Amino acid sequence: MSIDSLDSLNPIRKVPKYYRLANILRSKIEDHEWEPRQAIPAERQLEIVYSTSRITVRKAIDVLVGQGYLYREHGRGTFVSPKKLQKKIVELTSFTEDMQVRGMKPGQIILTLARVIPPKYIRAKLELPSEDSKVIFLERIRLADGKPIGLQISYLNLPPDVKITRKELIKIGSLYTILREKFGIAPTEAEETLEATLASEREAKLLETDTGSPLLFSSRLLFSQDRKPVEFVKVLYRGDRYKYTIRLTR
Amino acid sequence: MSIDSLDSLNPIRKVPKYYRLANILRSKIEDHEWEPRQAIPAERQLEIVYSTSRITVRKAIDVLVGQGYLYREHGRGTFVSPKKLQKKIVELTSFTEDMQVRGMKPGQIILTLARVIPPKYIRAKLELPSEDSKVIFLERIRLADGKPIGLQISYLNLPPDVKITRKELIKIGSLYTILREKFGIAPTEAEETLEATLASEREAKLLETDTGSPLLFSSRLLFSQDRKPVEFVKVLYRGDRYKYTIRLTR
DNA sequence: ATGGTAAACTGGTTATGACCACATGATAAC
DNA sequence: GTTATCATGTGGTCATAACCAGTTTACCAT
Repeated sequence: MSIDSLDSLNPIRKVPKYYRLANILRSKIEDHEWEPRQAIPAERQLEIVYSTSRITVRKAIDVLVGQGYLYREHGRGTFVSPKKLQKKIVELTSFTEDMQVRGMKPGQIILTLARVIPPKYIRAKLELPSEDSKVIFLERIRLADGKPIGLQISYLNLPPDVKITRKELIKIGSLYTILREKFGIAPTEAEETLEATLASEREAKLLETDTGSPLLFSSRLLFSQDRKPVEFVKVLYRGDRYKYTIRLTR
Repeated sequence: MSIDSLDSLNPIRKVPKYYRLANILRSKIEDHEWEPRQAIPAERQLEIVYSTSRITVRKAIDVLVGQGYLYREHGRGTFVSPKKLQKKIVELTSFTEDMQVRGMKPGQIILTLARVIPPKYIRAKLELPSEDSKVIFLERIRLADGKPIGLQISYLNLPPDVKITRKELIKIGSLYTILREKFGIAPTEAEETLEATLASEREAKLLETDTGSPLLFSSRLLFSQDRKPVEFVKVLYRGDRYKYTIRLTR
């Protein structure tokens, strides 16, 4: 079975072959055609089966190794990962995407949306040129299935001529979508810090919990395609409702 | 300047060429020969300069992109990342390595070291065969520069014939080193969950802080080369002394 | 001057082919 | 039987070569 034959109905050819092959192989894993800890066919076999070159086979496998579906052992073969390790990726996601992955319905209550002169440390993080540079300040309560899960405070450095309105924020929901569609800014990289803290009186009230309850505090500096800082966002997550899971490799 | 000429003094040839080239390019960045946001020479240029093939150049660049030193823009070039994004990697590290990276001296106080029948949920996570399977239980206070920073509780599934003694644990310090050198087990992958919680009376006492102070709670399931679960470890970090930083991409 | 277009960059993909490094099992030597 | 060796199969590295796909620039027609 060649790769093209599977996709031949689709006249669009922009998707690279190694990527299509990765999808085929992934479905073999997800359909339990290949079981965990089992070896998949050797690279030189796959090369023949899908009538492609080894370089393409290897790139396809690279993709799946990166996603945790497969692992290689030099001299032995390539194997299917145990279920636990499949798909658990650290990826840069928006709150909206994050909630969808967790199977919850994202929501928001907008508290503040304004252009302000930010505190000094924000100015440094966003690499703003002058002391009176303004940024968009956005404070929201984030909801999961309608219930408060986090308090999100965001500082955005965007072209001054373009405005973001409450209305479109409510309609579209995801800030990242607005960044992409309205500004052509695609977040590609971020630095995130996680710590534990306690809820202040105000935070507790907004999150409908008790003062002094544990919060997972995330600070994220977001970069655009050209690695310019675009957003600095802090989120205080309710400790009882939010966990952070990542897959680590070495 | 070819790659070999730089390393010609070293007769050992086990290090791949793309890896050596990556080191050369990295040093150009770290020595400020190439500045952030600046384009590095085109791939076809590097190919000539280092008298190698494009595939090697690309693999070397891949390494540095993965480590955050470089980023590519299709059709435009390859650029040096801003300092902030360089080297900030999510990597599977032991507590000992983690502290060294943070510039602090790691230490420990061993509270318990014993073979025990673990709770049911641990048995499930470690995929133990029977209800009376025993594991190594290890409870330690972890120190940074001599001061308590975390309380670490570890369950290890290891061959029953080999023993770990208090003495070697104190001498070597790092459990991962013992795993590698004594058992031939190299941790390669892990799933880690982070949450926020509050210190109980006992935890506060051991960590020399107050009851009800915030703790960053990490749970990690560690896998060996062949993706078998080896260790389940929980760490309660003092919220005021420990932060967790990761680099996210998409 | 303006706008459009093509040439000349850049990185991205794919093919072919060779050889290296590691693991394993079969086989030969003891 | 035990041990050493080798053949074979696996993934890992590297070279050469061609073409695809975005971006920028220079030039030409208007």
